[in-house]
Amino acid sequence: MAKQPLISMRPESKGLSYDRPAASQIFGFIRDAIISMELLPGQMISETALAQQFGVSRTPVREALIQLSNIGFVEVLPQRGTYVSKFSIEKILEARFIREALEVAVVTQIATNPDAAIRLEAVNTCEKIIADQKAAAADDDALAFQKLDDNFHHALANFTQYPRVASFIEAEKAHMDRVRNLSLHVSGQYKRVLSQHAAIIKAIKAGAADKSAAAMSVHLKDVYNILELIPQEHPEYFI
Amino acid sequence: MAKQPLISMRPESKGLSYDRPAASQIFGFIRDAIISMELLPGQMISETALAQQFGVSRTPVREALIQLSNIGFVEVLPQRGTYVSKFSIEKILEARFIREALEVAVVTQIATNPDAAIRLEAVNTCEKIIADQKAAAADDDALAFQKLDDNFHHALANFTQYPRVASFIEAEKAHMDRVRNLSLHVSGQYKRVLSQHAAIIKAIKAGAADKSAAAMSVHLKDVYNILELIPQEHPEYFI
DNA sequence: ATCCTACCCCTTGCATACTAGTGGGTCAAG
DNA sequence: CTTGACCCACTAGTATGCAAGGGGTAGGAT
Repeated sequence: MAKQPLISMRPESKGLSYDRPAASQIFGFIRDAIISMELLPGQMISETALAQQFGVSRTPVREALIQLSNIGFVEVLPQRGTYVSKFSIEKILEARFIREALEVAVVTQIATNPDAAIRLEAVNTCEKIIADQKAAAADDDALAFQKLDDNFHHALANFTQYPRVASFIEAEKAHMDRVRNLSLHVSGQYKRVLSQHAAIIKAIKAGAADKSAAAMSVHLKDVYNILELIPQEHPEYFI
Repeated sequence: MAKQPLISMRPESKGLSYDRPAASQIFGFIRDAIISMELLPGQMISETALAQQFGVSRTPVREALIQLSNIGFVEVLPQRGTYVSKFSIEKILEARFIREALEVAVVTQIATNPDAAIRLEAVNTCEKIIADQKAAAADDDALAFQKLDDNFHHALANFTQYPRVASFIEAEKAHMDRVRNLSLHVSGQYKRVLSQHAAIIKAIKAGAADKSAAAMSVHLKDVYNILELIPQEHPEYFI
């Protein structure tokens, strides 16, 4: 029996580019496959199989898997196998906690930035993203909506001038998005997310640091809704 | 001419233990050497040289270096070399920002924890550490003092029940400690650090979340003092 | 039928070998 | 003396082979 490929090879990603390290490209491929639930929690992914699929040796694959285990996307069990990490309530709450801590600090810094021009630029950038999100919601385009949600939080973080903050937030967000992608009852939540985003920006515009922090905090607690449903619906993906 | 070993081999660390992966042990050795400034910013550390020193092949060394580059301790320049990261004001401020965001969230959670028993346990644990720190300060034992400072912040983070939060804080703290270790005018700061720690715990004991957060914030802004001196004293270690 | 044991396959960890690209040093020409 | 081109030594990136350990399975003993 021919084994199923672990990761679907889309036309545009048939091969690896030659002008970048293979390991980092493979890292990206696998990470995206995990976030999009193409690779399922608990699934075994062997170095050898992936290597054959990407047409490279085990070495770069292995290095990619090490990095993925660092960010908690896979778990390497020596002499036994490498597995896509399962969910757990604790881990999701932890990701939420870290993300809230960072994002609250981000909006606080922006709202209290003495340079009004920067505040204005941040507000304008984010308001434009919110407008685009409204359009995506009108089209019921969940994928575009989520992409724009990424942009919104990423844009905010970038206005702190601390690049690692943005990447940390992105990493924690990815853990939560992975759960979210399990079910697509997001469509009913467009409106709530939009108003939450708007509230954050409104507070920043007013220079009200406390209000912006509180609004961000509320926004990020939204994931609690999902946690009451998903584990029951998909117990096989939870520890 | 015989090359100098990159990392001094103390008796207790002559070799690697056989019952743990070599890569992770090597990671720890190099990380500690970087934090303690045994490996200096800007210094080149070749995979081959380290491999010979540890008596292993390049592979585990390389895997350790990849992880070190993930946490920003080294920079890998393809086909050119691997270098210990230099300092920069921006990176230090960034580490401080991340750490403040996380630690403020930590003390806020502890101070608002509805379970009074846990609050009490946290307070007792930290007060004991503060007492030990007073003793270390009386002995002018800077190393013990710093170790206890580690314990203090680590203990607080552990009371959130989020293990990754503790390790993130530890990682960001390490960046700042690395700078601090450049100069040992810490001795004059015992008193200030002690009173800051005490203020944090006092606020937690009173259940005053805002006060504890503010006290932590003040404590972590202390690094600003150093930033005015160190870059001038050691420009070779800064970008 | 059940339990125990030995074996074999598959896994990751590590070692070794090879490739390709960078930078410096040397030597020759102007 | 200056400048340029070439070569060499050394770097990280990747491929491949070997070692060691875990787990399932088949087969024999009870």
